[in-house]
Order: sequence, then C-alpha cells, then structure tokens
Amino acid sequence: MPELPDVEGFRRVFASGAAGRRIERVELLDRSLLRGGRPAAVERERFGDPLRHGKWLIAPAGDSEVLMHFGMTGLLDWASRRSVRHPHDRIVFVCRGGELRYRNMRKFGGVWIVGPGEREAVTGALGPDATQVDRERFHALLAGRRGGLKAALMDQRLVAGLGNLMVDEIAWRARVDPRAPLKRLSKRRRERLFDAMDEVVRESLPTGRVPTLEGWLTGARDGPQPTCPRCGAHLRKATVAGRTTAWCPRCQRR
DNA sequence: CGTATTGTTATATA
DNA sequence: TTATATAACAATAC
Repeated sequence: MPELPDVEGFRRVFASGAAGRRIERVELLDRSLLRGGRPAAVERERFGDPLRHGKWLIAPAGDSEVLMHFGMTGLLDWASRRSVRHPHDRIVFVCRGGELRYRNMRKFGGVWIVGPGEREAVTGALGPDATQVDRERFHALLAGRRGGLKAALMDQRLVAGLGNLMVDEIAWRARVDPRAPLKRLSKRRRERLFDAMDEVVRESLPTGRVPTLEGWLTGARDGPQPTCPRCGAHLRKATVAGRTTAWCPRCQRR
C-alpha cells in the first residue's frame, strides 16, 4: 500500500501522536525489523517533528533519527498503551501518554536508528520529493534519461515517492502509454505528464492513501473486467518495468 | 498446490 | 555508464 500519500498519512499520525513526547522504551517485538542502530540511542529522548521524503518517514529523536520504510504492507499507528496490540506490530515506541506502533505484515522495509549524517547511507540518494518538483525541474530530470516512462517515474533517485499505482495513474491521466520510450516523448506530452503528476499527488495527499476513486484508474483497475473510466475500452494489464501495470490501450499512446 | 502482491535491492546481462 | 530483467525478501489471499 504505502506510496507517497500513505506515508504522508503516517507522518500525520506521528505528528499528532508521538511528536514532542519522550520515548520511555523501544520494544522490539520482532527485532529483525530493526535494520540498523540501537534503541538505547533514542530511549529517554524526545521525538521531534517528523519529515517525509518520498516513501521514507524521518523522525528526529535527540541527536538521532528514526528512519522508517513501510515496504508494501507497513503502517504506523498511535494508540493507548493499554489497548491490545496487533499481531503484526513489530516495533513499538512506548511514550508517555501513548505508544507508536510500527506494523508490517510482510516484513519488507523496516526501522533504522541512525546518527547525524547517516541518513543517506540508509535511504540511498533520493530525488526530490514528488510534491517539490516544479515544471522546470521535471523536464530537467527527464532530459538525459533513456528507457521507458514507467521505469523512470518509479525510480526513487529521479523523483521520490511515486509507486506502482501512482505512476499508472499519472500515465493514464496524461494519456501516455507507460511503455513509451522517454526520448520519443514530445514536449507537449511531457508537459501533460508533469500536470498529471502534480494533480495526482496533490489530490492524493489529503486522503492519506492512494485514493480509489470513481473516474480514476485506481477505481477501475481491480475489477474482473476493468474498463477505462474515460473511454470505456477494456484496460490492458501486463508487466512493465517489473510491475503489474494497467493502462488503456485506446487512449494512452506511445 | 500454484499464482499474485501497492517496495527495494543485489546480481546478471545487454 | 545506463538500463533492463530476474530473483529474493515474507506473509498472506485467492
């Protein structure tokens, strides 16, 4: 599930619950999900305000940072210390007045506790967050790049935060075939892609998840005989850039 | 039983 | 140097 808007939702959970609170202890219910660092570095420290960069959530705590990635099935929950935990809660930051639960069914992603300057060694070199890319920057990023559209937009080093569903949505809205080679995209179509990215990101952000809406590809793609919300043609599904991809063969062109 | 899954990364290959 | 394909990771649902 977690793409940019989902992680933005987790950031808000963190900001309204855990931020500003003192960490009493860290419970490693599944210690394999702590991918780096030690709880002692943040215990007794106070959580600061969280940041999000792409699909990463960054939570300052004293001189350290808690980095979280949610893989495909992770989420963050702020709950009473007395309420029953979920079986897939893996790491819990117990604070005064509540606890922050990092939950993850399939155990992709994880939690890192890092010192000053160590963030990038964990996250890798991320491109600018998709909410921060302006028109000019977008064109500059796509300029000098080969390969297909979908692979490019999925690449976190280019633009951070877009995942499988968002990229399909963007390509659908811009009426561009996700397999389209970048070097053959006209200026006009790259403009449409930027506009679509901007709209999809902005409209998804308040939802706290990639929205499944009528009139969106997301709202149509999972049915048994999915059809294009725009033109009614049967959607096509295939693996593109290694992911299950849905697009409309009639209104998206290469 | 086999297939698929919204993310990332290591490895091999072109 | 770049890009692509594939498997692997883990746990579930169908």
